[in-house]
Amino acid sequence: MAQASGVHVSTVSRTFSAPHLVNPETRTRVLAAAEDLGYRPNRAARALTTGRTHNLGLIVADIANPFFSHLIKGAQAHARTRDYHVFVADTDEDPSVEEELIQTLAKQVDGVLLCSPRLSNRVIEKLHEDVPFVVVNRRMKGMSNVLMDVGSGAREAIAHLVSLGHRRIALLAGPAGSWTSKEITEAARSVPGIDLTVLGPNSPTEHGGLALARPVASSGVTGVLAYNDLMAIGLVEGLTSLGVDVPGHVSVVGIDDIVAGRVSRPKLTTVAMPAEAAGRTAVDLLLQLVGAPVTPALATLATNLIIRDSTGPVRDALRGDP
Amino acid sequence: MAQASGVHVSTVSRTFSAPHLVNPETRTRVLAAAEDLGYRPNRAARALTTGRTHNLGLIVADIANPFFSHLIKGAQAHARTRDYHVFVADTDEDPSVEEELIQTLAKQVDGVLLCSPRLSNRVIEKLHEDVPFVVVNRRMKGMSNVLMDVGSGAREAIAHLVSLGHRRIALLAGPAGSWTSKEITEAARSVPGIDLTVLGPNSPTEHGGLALARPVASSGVTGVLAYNDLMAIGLVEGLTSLGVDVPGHVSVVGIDDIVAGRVSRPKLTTVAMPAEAAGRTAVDLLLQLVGAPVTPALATLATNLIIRDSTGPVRDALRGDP
DNA sequence: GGTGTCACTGCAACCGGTTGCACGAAACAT
DNA sequence: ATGTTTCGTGCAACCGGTTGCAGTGACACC
Repeated sequence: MAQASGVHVSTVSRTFSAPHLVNPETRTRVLAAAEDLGYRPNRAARALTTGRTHNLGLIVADIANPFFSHLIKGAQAHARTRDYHVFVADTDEDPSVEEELIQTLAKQVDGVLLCSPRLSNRVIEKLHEDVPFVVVNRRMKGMSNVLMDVGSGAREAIAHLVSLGHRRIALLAGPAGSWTSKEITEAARSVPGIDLTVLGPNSPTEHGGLALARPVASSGVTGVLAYNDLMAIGLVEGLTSLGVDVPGHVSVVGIDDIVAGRVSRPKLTTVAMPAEAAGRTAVDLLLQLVGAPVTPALATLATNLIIRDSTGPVRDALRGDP
Repeated sequence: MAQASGVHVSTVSRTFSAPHLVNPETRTRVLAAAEDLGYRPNRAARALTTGRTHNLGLIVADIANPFFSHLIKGAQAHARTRDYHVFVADTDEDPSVEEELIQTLAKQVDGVLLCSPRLSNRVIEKLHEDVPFVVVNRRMKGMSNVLMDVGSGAREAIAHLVSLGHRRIALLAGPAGSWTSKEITEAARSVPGIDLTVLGPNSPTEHGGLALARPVASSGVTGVLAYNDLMAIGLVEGLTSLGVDVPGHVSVVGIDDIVAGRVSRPKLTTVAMPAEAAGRTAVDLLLQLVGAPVTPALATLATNLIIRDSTGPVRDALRGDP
């Protein structure tokens, strides 16, 4: 490449990384040769001296969860506009895989987006020494966070159930180690005047929800708030097949607002989470951390309740039923 | 690191990349020091000399499409067992973004999994000179391919419609440039004795399907095969809101078997595609290509029809309706 | 004409490993 | 005792860029 354009390698290097330092004529010549040979600076080699790989790591519990795929999409699209690539990795909800992945990624990326981690705070803090982090969906002191205001969302959802006359309410918790799950639980507990049953922890999948149909049906609750839409959908499926009508006998609210919730019947009432925006915001915070270690920032994104058909007024026959 | 264990860097290097060449005692000492310092060989630096980055690129049109997210999950999990990482990139259905991404990835990865490309064969062939490929969902001579037997799937789906009495059938094509879409179209055209209307190309999303509700309703067809489940679901939504009953007036079949199809009402009849298996197979073929340029392989995965509630017998009143 | 400035480019060290080669010591053969 | 392997390790070049420093030539100014 250098010889193809008749200049020293360092001039080629500068043509790409500091164009203003090279004579316009030379630059044109180098660029022409590059175009000709299909040459592109090798990012890995560049990373060796600059210490910047121009790659970001993104770790999620489950790529197939639509919430995460939208987050990824947002992060990826945004990163691309900043000339960054995103390494996506899926932990399969396994904390030890999560730890392993962070360690492996640490040296290959400039920063990591850790989404809905299942690891303990202690481990995350230790790993944080190796690489800049932005943690999504978990409050961590001393690091940049992107949070959804899921507490308000949960309270809003429960207020909605209460306004429909529901008093006996079940909360379907998410996986152990999930900050969001804890947050939702606390929010639900803080609502006065209801009789709350917390079920879980559970696998945050359709299957996890399905498995809860029987316990929910036999618990006598009339309203349910699920950790996420996938679980809510599974629960509705299970309840229906048990002959329990939704929302006739039981009202169900999910969280996330995934497509499946809009097309399932009854259409799912849910707390919408701004997944794409979260992805974009997280990339912003991370890049600003990568540039120069500034004070960690905290971004909180609003959620909002979308009322559809899976919630309805409590039936008189059931009101006060033990 | 080298001085921490009192040996030369080359010995450290060999401890990790060719352990049998170093004295067991020395090895133990080096490993202990590594453990102590949290040292891990830098993959980027290693890639510089070995030419192996131990990274794979994976390019899809839309991460948020559940079909792709399962494929990614399969690929990723499988790659990890081979000590490979996967770089996932989303083209947003844009061919020029796709080309750009392949070029950028080319030097950073050992091979690329190109899924459901929208680029022309010619461009793909050109890009193939730069980096090993496995193309998923497109037959490309001279490269390794992973295909789904979507032609059989489409024929099976149409046979199912025919067996229910449908003769006037619409095919909702996918995006321009999609091999799968072309394959389905050809398969449908090859079925004798039906009156086929092909609509498209269309955006392969829920929205794309929704937009086709009116044309479908006014076309007088009684059976529909959609390019994918997302479109089928959108179509059902649109038809329902137009007062057209599914499967009463129109039967609808999707392709992919995504979760949303199982929970939407009516439950979607669909051609299941083995997405995770495709991801795993593609990684296998790619790694075998990376090792030594062998003859390209072709893997064809079976599809199968899953009959649910969105298809039913043609109604007498409509039979032969113009 | 001498000298200082400036823009541009080459030189060479370096990033963190890998690897062919050489060398010394121990083990083995004669 | 001497010659030959074998084993383990160090040396140094190299991968493909980046970057501080120095050198060159053109030009302006005195």
